[in-house]
Amino acid sequence: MQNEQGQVDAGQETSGHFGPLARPEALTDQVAERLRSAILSGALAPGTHLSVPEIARQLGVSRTPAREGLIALEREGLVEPRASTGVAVIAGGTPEILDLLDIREGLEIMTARRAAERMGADGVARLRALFAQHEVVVERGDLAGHVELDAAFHRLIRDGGGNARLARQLVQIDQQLRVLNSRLSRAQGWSGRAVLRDHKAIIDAIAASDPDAAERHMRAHIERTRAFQLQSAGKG
Amino acid sequence: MQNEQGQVDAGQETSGHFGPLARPEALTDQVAERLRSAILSGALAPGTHLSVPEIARQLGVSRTPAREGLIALEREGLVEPRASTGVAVIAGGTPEILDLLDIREGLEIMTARRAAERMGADGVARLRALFAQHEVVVERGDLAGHVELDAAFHRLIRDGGGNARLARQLVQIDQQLRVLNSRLSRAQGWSGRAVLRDHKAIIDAIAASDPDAAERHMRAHIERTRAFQLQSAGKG
DNA sequence: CCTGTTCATTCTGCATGCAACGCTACATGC
DNA sequence: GCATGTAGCGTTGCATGCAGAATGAACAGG
Repeated sequence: MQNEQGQVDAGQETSGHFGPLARPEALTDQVAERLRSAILSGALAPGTHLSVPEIARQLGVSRTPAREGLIALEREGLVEPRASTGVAVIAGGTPEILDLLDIREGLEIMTARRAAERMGADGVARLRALFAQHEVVVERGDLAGHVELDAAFHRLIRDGGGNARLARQLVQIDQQLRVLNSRLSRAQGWSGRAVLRDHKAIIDAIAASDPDAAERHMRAHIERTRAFQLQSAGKG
Repeated sequence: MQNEQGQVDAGQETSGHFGPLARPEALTDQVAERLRSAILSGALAPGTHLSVPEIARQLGVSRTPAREGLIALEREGLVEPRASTGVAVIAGGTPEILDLLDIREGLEIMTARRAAERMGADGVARLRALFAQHEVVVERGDLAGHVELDAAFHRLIRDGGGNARLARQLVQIDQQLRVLNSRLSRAQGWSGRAVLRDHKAIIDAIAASDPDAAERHMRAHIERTRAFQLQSAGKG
């Protein structure tokens, strides 16, 4: 007996054990996934210090998977080493966010190009369906729904570009942005309509198989995010 | 007496003064660095299978740092998990290379933009000095020197953009490309002059603080790389 | 001769022991 | 009162033991 108590599923995991058939999925990955969720949901605020033994205790695993889970998150950029000891959830201000937005801009522009070149009629149809939903949500003033559908939009484009590596990198950057932006998420003065206009232009460019236009509109879309960020920082 | 033989410090160990800041450098990092060098130098060819115990034996460390070193390289994209067991040095053909070139294009375009916006006169001077050297080397037909100076050129631009994160991502992508392209490195039909023309245009755009032009020329430069790749693949 | 089974080797992943180090708090000396 | 020493706790990083799984080879049966 190596594991006294299966406390790993102490949280929302409704199944008492891992499925009998399903691969138990490496503990390291479970730990990483747990922490990732906690960080992205805000349960672990930016700057929170994380220690290996502590995580091991709380999740009921030994220190090895706890340690390696943290290493994984560090490679993903969600935690960063802290001076002299341990790691902490990434924290940063406008400069860090702007750096990340640069990366996002470069990558997302490429996904838009490739999507315009490679996405078929079915992909465009999915985009339009999503857009229709999105319009309704924005009209309702539903901020949470808006954020979710916005993410879904970008995901469709990422996947439509057919470059899995690129998509993965972009996901990582987006996650980091979400963490650093957590305070901003209650976005004052958000304009869902402006976002919708951008999305519409991007969809049309993709439908027309026009990579240059897709890139142009995607860039404008992200620049608007940047401007919003700068403006919010200036106010705060 | 945990480590019988310190075979790992066959390199240069600054074992004299590991003060409060200079750690003796973790074994995990040493392992990762060793393997990284071996992969980039071609000593470990693409597709080579790597097992944790084997690496531990060869480097004279225990399995833990060997394992974690491999995990680090996996996160860097230099090795990839192999079906059912272990990891292997990344290997791939034209599709994988094109995917990476997409990422590189997106990122490098942003570095060119930012360099054009932020690089000072001294930075431009360094670029021009490097360019002069590069011209000589190309004139001599020195392929190795050309490759090195080409890398140096892109590095200057990366660093001139002032976005460390972006630079780091780009380095990773470049490393992966170098590995996958290793066969191609004896580039038949390489045209150093075409590269120089591109570089010159990029430098001029940066000197003129013209981000759009810098981006345009950088993109053209990378597209040429892509075309070269496709052509080589077509021939092989 | 080919196919299917079993066994041995080797691997991965997790748990755990251990030494060295940093930080904190408290006690001691000037 | 202030600086210095020091003991304790928590932490990191490495080594190592062990169980389960996968691979490959020897071998029996059709």
